[in-house]
Amino acid sequence: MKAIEGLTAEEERAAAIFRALGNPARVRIVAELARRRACVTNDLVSMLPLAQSTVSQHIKVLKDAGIIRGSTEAEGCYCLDPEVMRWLATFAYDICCPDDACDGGPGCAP
Amino acid sequence: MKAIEGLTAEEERAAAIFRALGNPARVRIVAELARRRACVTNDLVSMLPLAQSTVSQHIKVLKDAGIIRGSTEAEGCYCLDPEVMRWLATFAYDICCPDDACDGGPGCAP
DNA sequence: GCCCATCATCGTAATTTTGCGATATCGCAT
DNA sequence: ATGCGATATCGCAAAATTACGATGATGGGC
Repeated sequence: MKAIEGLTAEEERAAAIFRALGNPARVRIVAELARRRACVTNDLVSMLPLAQSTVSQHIKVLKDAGIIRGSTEAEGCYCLDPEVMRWLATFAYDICCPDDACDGGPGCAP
Repeated sequence: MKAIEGLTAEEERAAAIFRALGNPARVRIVAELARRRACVTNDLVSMLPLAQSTVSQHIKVLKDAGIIRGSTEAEGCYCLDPEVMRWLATFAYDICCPDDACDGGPGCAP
């Protein structure tokens, strides 16, 4: 990513979060963390058809994006960051669907 | 993307949508389409610090992901797909925030 | 001490993404 | 027909992502 001038920090932040979610393995990790509240790395490794090092990399990507973070329980124990999750829900709701955009009205195909 | 065995089609689909949103220029395009309901390519080009061909590429990525589509007005006139937007809001709300996951309760840092 | 399990990081190869200029294509006015 | 404005697509180089095995690091039993 070359960090083009003229794009806002907020847009960069949003894109970073989406990009971190843009991989099926990471989608599964996030969904599982949502379901279980907290997982150790090994739980996630045995859940995915990937090598341990690869899963660890995916965890790092999610952590760097601020989507997950370590729990207090132990090293290698993760949970979702509630603030980011709320941000995502808000973005989806009012940035993408401000007032039923593209509902087949004038200018949009049905 | 190597299409690893063992990940569901739904996870792949979700990841594809997130990946398409994982670029600040595309975030801006989507936000602008949400605000304006429909844009021609040139509106988006003059809004972004990028070459016309690059913007056209970003539009293609969003279109391939099913996030935007052509309106009936003319070629090169786009709007958001309401179904995908609703899917995104739903995903964020009940997959990522099933019941206030990671609210500082046991197993999670505050 | 010494192994074992668990996890992170390094190094690498293959693939994908990104952005650009150049080059079609298409509709419309002259 | 000719030219023009608006888009899409092609080809390319640079950068990023993805996955893996190998290699550290750490903590707990024996």
